[in-house]
Amino acid sequence: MPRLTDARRELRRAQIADAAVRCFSRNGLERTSIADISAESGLSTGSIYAHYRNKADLVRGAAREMLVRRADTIGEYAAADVPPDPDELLSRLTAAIDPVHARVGVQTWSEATTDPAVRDIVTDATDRMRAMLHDCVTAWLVKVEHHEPAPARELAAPIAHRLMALYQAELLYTALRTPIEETAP
Amino acid sequence: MPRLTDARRELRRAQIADAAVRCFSRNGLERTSIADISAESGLSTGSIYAHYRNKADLVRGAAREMLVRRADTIGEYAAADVPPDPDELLSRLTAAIDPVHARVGVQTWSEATTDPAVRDIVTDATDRMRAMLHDCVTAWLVKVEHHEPAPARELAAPIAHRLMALYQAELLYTALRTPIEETAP
DNA sequence: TCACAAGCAGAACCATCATTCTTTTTACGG
DNA sequence: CCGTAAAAAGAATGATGGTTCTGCTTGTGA
Repeated sequence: MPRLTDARRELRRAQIADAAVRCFSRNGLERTSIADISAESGLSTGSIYAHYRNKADLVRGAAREMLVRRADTIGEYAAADVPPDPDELLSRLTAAIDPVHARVGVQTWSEATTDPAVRDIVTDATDRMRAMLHDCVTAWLVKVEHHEPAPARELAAPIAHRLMALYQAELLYTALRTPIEETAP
Repeated sequence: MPRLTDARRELRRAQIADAAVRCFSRNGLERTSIADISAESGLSTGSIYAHYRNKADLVRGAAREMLVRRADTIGEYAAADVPPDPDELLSRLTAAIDPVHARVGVQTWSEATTDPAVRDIVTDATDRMRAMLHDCVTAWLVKVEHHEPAPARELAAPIAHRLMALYQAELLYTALRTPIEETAP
């Protein structure tokens, strides 16, 4: 039964999702049509439906893809050999913010206020990221500040919470203050 | 030239904007039709266009209205007789967050990533609010902590910045974690 | 109280998509 | 290499929803 190999299929999905993110960043979730995404991705409208059930599904897919990628970037910066102190950690995180992703990230928050599926994706990603920060801060407290592991975890929780909040605010700042880059016509 | 007196006219605009905010909170900016707003406000679609040029204009109006109201609430809580310390200030601000406004607020951020007019409304409101926090923290430093006014303002700036960030994150948290209230059918 | 321009209601219009259908092309397993 | 079934293209469809138009109604200033 000849169909696309799994790897190729996943590649196509990513190709579509990436194009979608670029379009979203430019025009917002609801103002980009399937036709826009098809043009940006170089595929036809019909074939998009071979990879995503419908537009809502595509939005969810793009959101998930973007959040996973962001988590990866953060993982790299956060899990350095020597755990950075919270201020340093935050500035690394903010330095890694990509304006395109910031804009779509904020749009995703908005979508999450009404679409339960997107809300779950966003809250899951947020919780996971906060957990990563928690680990990172705990490691810093233990290895650099020489706390005992058990109380360190307790101490780290509110710090991680605050880091997350400041990161989100920075994301918003970038989304609102960065000019939208044009695409070649 | 008989037309509505200014006060009455302003009342109608507010009536429409309020209905719009309720609809937005339930279904999002783009998924509420003019028909929805007309039903919620008790007016007809036609008469909405007598008060707002088009939907984008209505969205801007609703956003502005909401932000002004939020600023007023914050003003009340923030400008107490005895300036509260930053922690206390933050917890008063978060206590004053209304879930409906939180959701529409986040939706407005999203719209701001795409619509320059909304972006200006949002950034202006944000800057104004940050300035209020700055004043409040400065007053606390001077009156309670007995700093000199000049260095106090300097010291207050980053604190106000952080308060603003934490407040925005709390708004997001409320928008995502609060269940959407139904309306009677 | 009156006259009339504005407000208002609701139907009608029309453009814009999401989605589906049909046909052609392509990639995979044998 | 080949046959086949999936994938891709692009036109067709249908619904949705913003905006406008046409009369009726109402509030306002004289």
